[in-house]
Amino acid sequence: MGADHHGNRYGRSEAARQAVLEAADDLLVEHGFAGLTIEKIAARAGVAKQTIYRWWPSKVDILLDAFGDDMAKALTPADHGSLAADLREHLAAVADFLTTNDAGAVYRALVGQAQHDPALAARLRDTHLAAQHLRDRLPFDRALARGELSPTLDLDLAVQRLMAVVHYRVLVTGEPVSREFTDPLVDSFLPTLPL
Amino acid sequence: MGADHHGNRYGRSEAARQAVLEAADDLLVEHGFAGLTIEKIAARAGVAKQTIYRWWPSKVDILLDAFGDDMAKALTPADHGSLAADLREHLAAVADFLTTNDAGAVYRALVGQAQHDPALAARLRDTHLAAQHLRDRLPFDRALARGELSPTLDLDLAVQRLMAVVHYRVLVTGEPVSREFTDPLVDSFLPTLPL
Amino acid sequence: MGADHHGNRYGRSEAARQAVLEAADDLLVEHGFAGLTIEKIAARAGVAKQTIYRWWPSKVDILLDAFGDDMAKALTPADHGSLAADLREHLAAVADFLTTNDAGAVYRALVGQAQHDPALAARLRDTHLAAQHLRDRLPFDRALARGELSPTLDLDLAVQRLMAVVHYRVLVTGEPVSREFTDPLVDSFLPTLPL
Amino acid sequence: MGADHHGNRYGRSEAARQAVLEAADDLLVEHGFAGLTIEKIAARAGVAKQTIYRWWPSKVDILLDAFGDDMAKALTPADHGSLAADLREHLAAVADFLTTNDAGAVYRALVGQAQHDPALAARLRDTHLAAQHLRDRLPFDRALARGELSPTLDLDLAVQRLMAVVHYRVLVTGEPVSREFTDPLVDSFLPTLPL
DNA sequence: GCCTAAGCGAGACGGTACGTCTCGTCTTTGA
DNA sequence: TCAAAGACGAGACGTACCGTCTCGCTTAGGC
Repeated sequence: MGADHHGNRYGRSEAARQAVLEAADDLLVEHGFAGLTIEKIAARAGVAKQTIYRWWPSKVDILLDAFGDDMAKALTPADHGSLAADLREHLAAVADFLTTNDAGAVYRALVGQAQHDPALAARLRDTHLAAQHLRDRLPFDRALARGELSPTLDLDLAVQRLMAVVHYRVLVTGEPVSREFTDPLVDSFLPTLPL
Repeated sequence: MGADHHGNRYGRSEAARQAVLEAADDLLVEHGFAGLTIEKIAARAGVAKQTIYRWWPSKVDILLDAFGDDMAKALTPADHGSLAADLREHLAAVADFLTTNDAGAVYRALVGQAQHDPALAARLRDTHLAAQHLRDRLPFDRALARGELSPTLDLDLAVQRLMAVVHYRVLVTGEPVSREFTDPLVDSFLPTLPL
Repeated sequence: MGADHHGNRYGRSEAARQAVLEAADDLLVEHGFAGLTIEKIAARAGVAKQTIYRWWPSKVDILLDAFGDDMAKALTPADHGSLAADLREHLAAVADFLTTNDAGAVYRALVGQAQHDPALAARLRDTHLAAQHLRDRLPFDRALARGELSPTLDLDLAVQRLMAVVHYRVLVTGEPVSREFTDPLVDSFLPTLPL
Repeated sequence: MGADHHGNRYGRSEAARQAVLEAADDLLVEHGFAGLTIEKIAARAGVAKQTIYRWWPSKVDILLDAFGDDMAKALTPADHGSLAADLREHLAAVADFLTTNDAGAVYRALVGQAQHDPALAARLRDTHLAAQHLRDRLPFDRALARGELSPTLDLDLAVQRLMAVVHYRVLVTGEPVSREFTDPLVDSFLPTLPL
């Protein structure tokens, strides 16, 4: 690619792609979703508008792309050996992701936009949410393998019951979701599980 | 212009107000949040743009106004004499409101927009969500008064645990929330409450 | 926004109109037809692009408008009492208009553009060239009335024979058209007329 | 051009050059000067844009190139033995060239463009107009050699007086220039020449 | 029964951002 | 070494709405 580079026949410019994604991320965090325009992204990234329109149909597509694997990286629950420990850590991680992480800001913006954009909603679920659900379920899968849980338990519902509370407080009520909230939540939740 | 009225000195035109609110509601349902512009609302309502800007600072203010007491009307749980019945009916009502009601569409749009508009988020909570939380709690309040529940129970948290799941499925995962889902949810939830 | 005026219901802004026309004129003279863009006209005139698009379909329409009555003002031949004097003065005026006048620059640009724009060509003729031909003919009309010319003379053709040479040298060969050229041209032309 | 050639080390492709020139000519006639873009020429010619930019600085250079010797071919007056016959034929040929010939369309486009492009104007004159003037003068040169004309006559001016009228009517007034116009023009012009 | 002032429909205004188009440059790959 | 293919930065295009402003009409209370 050399120093500044201006395109070639076989393939797009990875430098331009990265510049756009970073510019979009920065502008979202700095000026919010409303302050995020293609015009500004292009200016900030030092890229022509056409280059953006060539590769991304809309600004939410840029965000989806910028979002990338950030969620997987931030929200893959580690194995602490017990369901309680796993869930405590994971819920804290989810809360942290949603409220303080840059990628979490992108996530919230996308979920917000998905409320008035069904196509985005579908892509968001297919691309990220389905995979994240599987990661959210990992502690339960491991607990089940360890024999900590009854095989009759509806794992998917159990997962949702925990994740929902954190999301509800962040997306709807706006209440804080500190460790002082999530740890007792897990502790009061576990005894309600069969076995 | 004709004879039908153009304002007067003492007070605004209720006809214009209603026309704006209805136009906003219709346009939101028909064309989504993106297709909702002041220009179109004015045209549809047969009202001058200035009349809108005179009374509402932004289009979300119009929606907040159009939203009005719809939530209270649709989501005030009736007293069926038992916590189980109350909750079953209420959760079904909430799910129905969120997924099929016109006012529910406005609600989802506002919650979505609130993800990238903190000022709206605050007003939404102050204006509607706090009051709705009190309504959501009514079945528990009545159950407590009846002695169905232990006084040690954290009612607010209990309410959130139920409401969160419905919201999570509607706002995030997009899964259906039918009676086949909500009734078992209530049934499996109640036994986990103390006493 | 400033207090200085922003439009009202009954009529367009004459200030905005004038600013656009002057900006277009200036830019044409300074940067040529290629350097004349709606974008730059709007910027120079301190006017919104939409204001230009609202009132003029294209940039040649602006030039046609800016052109206005400039040709009539500059090229109406005065009556000097004799055909020779009238024609000498008028041809010198035409040459001067075509080569040094700002409106003449606009005229040349429009004629140039008309070579690849039949619609413009038609409008240019209908709006300005037909009227100018009548003005060009005035010296002959007066000479005929005075009895200086034979009634059998084809006045229109005589007019064209003189005008054509000046235009040809300006538009095609680019040769200078000074008084040293036009005066002898008239002097050698007159004796060829009948009577 | 097809598959038979894609660059070699021994000079540029004549096939590509011809394809470009023909494509430019066709597009000018079909879509006018405005519809003539490098992009479209490249597409029509089956040639890479860079190949065009490598060899021609601008689209008017392509036209100049495409114009080539067309004017010389079309507008070299044959010798009919008399000035009157030569001029009648030549003026008719010029009128035909300007109004119906493809190369004439290119010529008009170039002259039009030259009105707002001084560099093109200079090149057009140096490359083609000066030579054409000499060709236009041939009938007079021959008449002079035959003794049909006085040696005191300003041949260049005489030539211009005839050519100017045809150009003026084509480029400016848009009036038709049929044989019914040009023949009488010549007939009424000749008697005004000094023996 | 006028006077007057606020509300109204209408719409022009200066702007911002949109998404499209063409331009001329640059780089890679193949013949 | 040149031609092809095509991505790139640049920037003008015409459109849609934004929020502000002015205009002249309508209309209800107060004089």
